[in-house]
Amino acid sequence: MEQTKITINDVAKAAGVSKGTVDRVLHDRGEVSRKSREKVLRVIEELGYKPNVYASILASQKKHTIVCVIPEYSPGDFWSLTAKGIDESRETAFRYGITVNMVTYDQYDAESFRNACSEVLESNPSGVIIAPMFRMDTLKFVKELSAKNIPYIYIDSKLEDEDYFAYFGMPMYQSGYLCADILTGGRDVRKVYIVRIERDKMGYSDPTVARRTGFLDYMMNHYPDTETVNVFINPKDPKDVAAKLDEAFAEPCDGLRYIVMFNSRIHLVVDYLRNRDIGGCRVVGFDVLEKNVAALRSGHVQALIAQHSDRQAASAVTAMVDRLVLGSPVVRKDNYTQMDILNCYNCDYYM
Amino acid sequence: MEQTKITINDVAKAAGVSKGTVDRVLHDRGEVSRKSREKVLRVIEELGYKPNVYASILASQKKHTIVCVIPEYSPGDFWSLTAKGIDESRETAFRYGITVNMVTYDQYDAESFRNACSEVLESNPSGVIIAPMFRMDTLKFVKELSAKNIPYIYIDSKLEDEDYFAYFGMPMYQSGYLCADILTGGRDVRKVYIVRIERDKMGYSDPTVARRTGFLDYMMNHYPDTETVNVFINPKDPKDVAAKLDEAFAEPCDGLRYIVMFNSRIHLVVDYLRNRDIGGCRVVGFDVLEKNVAALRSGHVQALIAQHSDRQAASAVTAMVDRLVLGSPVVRKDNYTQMDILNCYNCDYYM
DNA sequence: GTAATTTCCGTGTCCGTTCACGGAAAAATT
DNA sequence: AATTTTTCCGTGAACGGACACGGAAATTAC
Repeated sequence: MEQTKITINDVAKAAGVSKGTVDRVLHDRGEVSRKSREKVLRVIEELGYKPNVYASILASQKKHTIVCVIPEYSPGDFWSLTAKGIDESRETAFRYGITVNMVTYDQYDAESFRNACSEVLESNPSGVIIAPMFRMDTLKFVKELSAKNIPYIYIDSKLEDEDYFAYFGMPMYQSGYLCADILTGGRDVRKVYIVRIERDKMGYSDPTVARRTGFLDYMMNHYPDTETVNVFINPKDPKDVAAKLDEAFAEPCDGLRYIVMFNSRIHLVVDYLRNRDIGGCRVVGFDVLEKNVAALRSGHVQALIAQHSDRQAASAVTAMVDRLVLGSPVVRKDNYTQMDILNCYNCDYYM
Repeated sequence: MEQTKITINDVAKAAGVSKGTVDRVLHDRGEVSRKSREKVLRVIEELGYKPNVYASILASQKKHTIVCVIPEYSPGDFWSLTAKGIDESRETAFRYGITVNMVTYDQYDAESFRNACSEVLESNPSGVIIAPMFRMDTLKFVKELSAKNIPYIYIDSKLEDEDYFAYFGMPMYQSGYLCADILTGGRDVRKVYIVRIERDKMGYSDPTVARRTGFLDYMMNHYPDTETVNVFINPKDPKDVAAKLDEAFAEPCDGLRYIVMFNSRIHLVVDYLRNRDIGGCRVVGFDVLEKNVAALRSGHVQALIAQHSDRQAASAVTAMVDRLVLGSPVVRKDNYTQMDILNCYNCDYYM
C-alpha cells in the first residue's frame, strides 16, 4: 500500500493539461473535450490519484445542511436517545463544515408530521434523515425528496420504497423471536401477558408489529399450547394502566406470571407492579430507558432487549456526511444493528 | 450555537498582533511576550475561536505513525478481530495523514515481545497501542515510551501503571460474573467444568484471571455447594484435549453437564463433544470467533459472551489520531466496552 | 474571408493554517 | 554610546483543491 500523495498538479502534468481541466473532469463540470477528458481519466487511474479531502473541504466553502426528522422527545424517553446520537454526531459533521438540524413531530399526530415535512422541504437541505411513523405521509415526503434529488436515510424503521440511501435499525421480527426465547427460557409457560398501547388497536401504523409477529411465531413453534393475553393500556394514564392490569391479573396464577411489552414502555408495568407490590413475575421489555434499566437493577425486569439507538442515529449522520463530502456510495444499504440482551449483570456497562 | 467561522486572522486583528504570533501562542512554540500571549489567549476565549482542523492538516505536513503491538494471529482467531479493527481504522487515520503499523509478537514467548518492543522504540512512533500479555516486560516498555514522551493506549487488558493515555477493553471481572449467571440460569447445578489452558498453571500472566475470579465469586454467592472442576488442556494438541476431557467426564452425570471456558477457545471443547457425539451439555464461552458462532448455531454452545474487539481497536486508533491531530485530551481514560450476550437467535446480527 | 459563436482550457486567487526567515526593538555587554 | 545578543514578532510562501475569469482555438454564420 504505497501511499505517496499524488496531487491534482501531478495528474495535470502527466496528462498534459492544467489543473483546472483536471478539476473539471473530477467534478463533471463539462467544458472539457472528450479527448482530454479520457486522457485525464486514464492518468488518474494509472497514478491512483485520490483527492485530498481536507484541501477539498477547505477550498469549497459549501454550506451543507442535514435535517433529521424524528418524533418529539422528553428527557429519558426512547427518542431522546436518538436525539442524543444526533447531538453527538453534530460535532463530527461540523468538522466537515456541515450543519445538522433536527425537526420533531408529534408521533400521535399525522398532521404535525406533514407540517414538519413541508418545513424541511422549504429549508432545502442537502440530506434528510427520517424516523418514520406514518406510512403514507412518509412515502409522499420521500417522493418529493427524490424529485429534488435530496438523499434520505431511514432510521429505526424503514418503508418499502427503494430510493432510500441507507437504513439503520434493528431487525424487528428477529427481536420479537429473541424476546420470546428470553422470556420463556425453557420454562413451563402456560400464559403470557402482552401489554400493548391502545392506539395499536386503531388503524395507526404500529412500528412494533413485526416484532410481535416474531414473538408469536416463536411461541407457535415452541409453546403451541400457551395462551397469550393482550392487555391494552393508555400509556398516558397510570390509573387506566392499573385498572387494565388489575383486570388481567384478576384470576390467580400458580407459578410465574410472564409479562412482555414490545415498545420501550415496560416501565409502566413496573410502576404498577411496584405499587401493588406484586412479585413472582418474569418481565421482559425493550430499550434502555433510564427507568427500564432501573427496573433491571431492582429486579422488577429480568431482561431488556436493547439497541444502540444513539449509535444508529450517529451512524446515519456519518453516512450522510460521507455521502455529502466524499460522495462515497453506501457501504451497505440496510444496516441491521445488533440486538443486545441486558440483565442486571451487564446493564451497567451498556453505554 | 452560532457557528460563524472565526479565523486566526480575526484573532490576530482583534489582539493587535500578526497571525504568526497567534499561531505561536496556539502551539506553545514560545518566542511570545507574556503580554501579547495573554492578550491573544483572552481574545481567543472571547471570540470563541476554533482552529480549522482541515486547514491545519493541510498546512502541517507532519508524518505521524501509530504502531499497534498485538499478538500474532491467524484467520479466524481472537486477535485477527483486533487486527481487523486496526485495518479498518487505517483509512480514517490516513485521511489525517497518519500511518498505522502493526507489530506482532508470539503470545507464548516473552522474548519475542521484547524484540517487538525494541523494534517499536527504534521506529520512533508518534503513538503506540498495546495489547499486553507480559506484565513486567510491558511495564518496562511503557516506561521507556513515557520517557520519550510517546503516548500509549492499552487495549484488551491493562496494567496498573498510570501513564497510559487510554484503555479500551471489557470489564473482565464482571464478565466472569455474568458468565456464571448465564451458565447456571437458575438451574440446579451440581458441578461445573472449567476448561483451562495448561500454561495458566505456570507463572505466565493469565489475562483471564479476573474473569475467573468473577465467575467463582458468583458461584460462591449463588451456588456455594457446587463443585468446580478445573480441566487443563493443551490447546495445540487435539489428542490431549480429548484425553483430558475424557478423563474429566469419565464419571457419569445425571442431568446437564455444565462447561465453561474463559478465553476464546470454547470451540476446542465443541470439537471434542462433536467427535464423541456427547449431548446434554450446557456450554458457555467467550468471543465471537467463526467457530464459536458456528457452535452457537449448531446448538453445541448455548451462549457466548462477546465484545467488539474490532471496535475496541478502532476506537483506540481513533483516540490516538484525535490526540495526535487535534491534541485533544481523552474523553475518558478507561473505556469499558459492553458485554454482549449472544445466543442462536441474535448472533446472526452481530457484526 | 471576416465576424460571431461556441467550445475548451490555462491562470490566478482564495480557503485557514503552519512555519521558516529575517528584521526591529529591547536588553545586555563592552 | 556603540555594539552585540536576545527577545519578540511580522511576512510570505507553501499545503491541495475549487472555481471565476478571460482568452485562444475551433466552429459556425454571413
